[in-house]
Amino acid sequence: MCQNNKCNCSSGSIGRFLQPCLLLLLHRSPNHGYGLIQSLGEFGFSDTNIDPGSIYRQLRKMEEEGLVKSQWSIEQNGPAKRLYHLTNEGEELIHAWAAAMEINKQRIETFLSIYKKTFRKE
Amino acid sequence: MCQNNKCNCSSGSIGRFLQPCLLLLLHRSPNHGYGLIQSLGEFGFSDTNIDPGSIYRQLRKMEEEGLVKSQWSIEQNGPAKRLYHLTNEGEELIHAWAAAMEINKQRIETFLSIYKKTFRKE
DNA sequence: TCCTATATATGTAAAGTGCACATAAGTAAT
DNA sequence: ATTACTTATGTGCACTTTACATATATAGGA
Repeated sequence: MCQNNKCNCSSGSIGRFLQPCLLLLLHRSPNHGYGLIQSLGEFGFSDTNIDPGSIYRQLRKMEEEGLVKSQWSIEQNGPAKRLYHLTNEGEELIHAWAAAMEINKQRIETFLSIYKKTFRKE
Repeated sequence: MCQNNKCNCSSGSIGRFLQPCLLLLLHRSPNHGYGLIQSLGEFGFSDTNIDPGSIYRQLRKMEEEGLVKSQWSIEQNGPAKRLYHLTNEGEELIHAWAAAMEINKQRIETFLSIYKKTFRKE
């Protein structure tokens, strides 16, 4: 959220970037929720703007949809981990996300272009 | 929505661009809902991906928040129009939105950079 | 024993989204 | 005049999203 309470620009939280980022991370290597939370730092998100509950729920939802599959891992130390890996369907969706990202990038650039034209101070 | 029913990338509808685009249009000149819908084409949105209900609701919500103010206009031909104009608070919010857009643009570029690194076919 | 880190998950209220539907006034043609 | 279209503004509703708090459990170190 912005400082301004009337702005729903959501520049703080990970929001809609969550699914595509998780898919991309899981394409690189299977991982579990807690590990993914830390890896999200690569995309510019700190653990302060990531709600663990959202990550675990998102992973479960993606499993329901057949984008990922999971299995319990009790091999290593610490509590049991639910290890996720990407399915073929999940990998295909990454490309759809990339295309959507390009479209959104273009829209943002259009907005910023009009904004700068409007408020430029020569 | 994507062709893919599992993708919530929302590259079709105007979604979160609605508020900032309306504010920017109203900064240029006072306008009413129906006129704003048509002007949104400037930002790359066609009337096919704009739900009129969402526009009118968004305008009312922004008025509640003090970002815009409205008055009925019965001067011209056709049905009465609710003419909106921007408040100072609304204008300030445009700048907050622009800043948020820059952040989101950066995030998209980060995602696309990692995506291309992952899937590059030399 | 108590605290911290690791790890996963649920509960819930509030807000947002998309789609369909309702209403109404003017305009233009038959 | 009545039919149909354009202009113009809204409501209803089911569904999803979001944020924030809370619950649970294992292991390691002080």
